[in-house]
Amino acid sequence: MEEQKKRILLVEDDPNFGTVLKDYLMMNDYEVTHAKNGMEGFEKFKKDDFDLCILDVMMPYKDGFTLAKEIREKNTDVPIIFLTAKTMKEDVLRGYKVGADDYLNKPFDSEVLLMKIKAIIQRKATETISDSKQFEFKIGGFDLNSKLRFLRYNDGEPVKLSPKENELLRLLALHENDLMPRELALTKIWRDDNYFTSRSMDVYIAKLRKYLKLDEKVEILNIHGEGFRLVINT
Amino acid sequence: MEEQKKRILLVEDDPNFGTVLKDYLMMNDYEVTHAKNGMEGFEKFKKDDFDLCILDVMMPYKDGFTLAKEIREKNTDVPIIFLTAKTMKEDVLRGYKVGADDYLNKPFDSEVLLMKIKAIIQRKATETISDSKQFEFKIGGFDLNSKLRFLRYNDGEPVKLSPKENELLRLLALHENDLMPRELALTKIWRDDNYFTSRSMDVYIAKLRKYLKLDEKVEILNIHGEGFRLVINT
DNA sequence: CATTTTTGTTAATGTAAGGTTAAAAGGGGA
DNA sequence: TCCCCTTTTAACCTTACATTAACAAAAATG
Repeated sequence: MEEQKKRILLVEDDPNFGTVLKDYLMMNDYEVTHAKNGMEGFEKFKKDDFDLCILDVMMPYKDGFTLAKEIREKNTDVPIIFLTAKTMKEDVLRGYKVGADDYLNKPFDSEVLLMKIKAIIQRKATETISDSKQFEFKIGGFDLNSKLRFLRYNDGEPVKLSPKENELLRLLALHENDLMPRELALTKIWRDDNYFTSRSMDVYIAKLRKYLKLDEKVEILNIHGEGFRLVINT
Repeated sequence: MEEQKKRILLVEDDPNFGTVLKDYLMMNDYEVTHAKNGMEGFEKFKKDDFDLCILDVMMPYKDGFTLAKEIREKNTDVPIIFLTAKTMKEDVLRGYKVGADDYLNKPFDSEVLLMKIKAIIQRKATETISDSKQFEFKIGGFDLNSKLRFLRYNDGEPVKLSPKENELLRLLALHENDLMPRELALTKIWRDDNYFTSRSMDVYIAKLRKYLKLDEKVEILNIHGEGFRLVINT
């Protein structure tokens, strides 16, 4: 079988540098889509599936961080590398907050970039074993459609879920009957782990429990200090 | 419950810098073991479990890369961050070859280091989900699920265990019918060995005995001055 | 056999985590 | 701008846990 080439979205406004980098990556067996600004980058991102995004920070119209935030709203998993001319610490920190996987200061060594790309893509590959495009779940008498964000009980009227409700219930469902660590939800959904995000999560657990009350076989148990467990009693 | 602090192995030969860095990390709620050279670093690594290793590259006797290689032989998973004074690309590449998760050029910004540490440890946390099976024990008529922290007798209602109860029973089960030394439990679970932790452990032994009373074939015996023994009578 | 050390057990205390509801704060359209 | 939906923050209460104290019993010591 032919190995599927990894796809990279490169968003870089400098046409010279962008083209050179694109060619270099293509020479190294990546499939590269080059967008010239943040707007275009987001359009292309929506249209396609990418294995990695490389974003320039300094761009007209829409900077790399803003773009990254939009991308994150669509996709919580795709790895992001920032290219930044500044060495400014604020930038680096801001990048990590948005969920960056790495950053590189321009000018950088292209071999180092390759190495990072390889490392990051490989990492994602090992992480993403089973959570492939799973958006529909059966939870006791409920149907959760995680793509359309609704929850239905016994073919009744679907209830609309907010993004956070949806993500949280989906994570719980992915670990049905098993531990869903607090930390996992906080890093995957809230992208931060502190007192307040933690409390926020508890609020959402309460909301979910309210929805799930319709089926007394379904419950969310707490494992003190560890996380939650979505159990379906038979 | 006290949140389990993440443990960092810091190997850095410069005593000043090393001490400062150690203190800084400890101020940020990490438990830090500081080794002054590669040899010592490896010894300490073998003795304990760490969530992250921070290795200086330039060290006498044994440089960071060599140490990393040895560490990798023992443990393929633990994240490694290199500290390097050189900006040399060769070093960076070599680091990645050994399986580094990141590298930092000295001098570096401490906040950036913190951020990286956080990101890397969290990443590992999400990866490590499904290594089950080593968490389930059969103890006479009981089933202990050490991951979900419950104990069930003959398919009855599961009893929830507290973290310490759970850990202690698990250690006893690992040594079933054999001596489980006091000291082992104290260092592994309480991470400290003094009069009070010792008494605390006795309290937990009493709690476990109460749970295990349901099956009179199962008992926890004391071996005076030595430790305890979980026996299953046939 | 008296005394010290170790262990058994129960109860009290203090702290941290979680449950829940409501109010405040954001944030994107109309 | 205002409104609506979502999310966060705050507040208050309950439960879960670990530690410590206190006293009894058992085992070792000499």
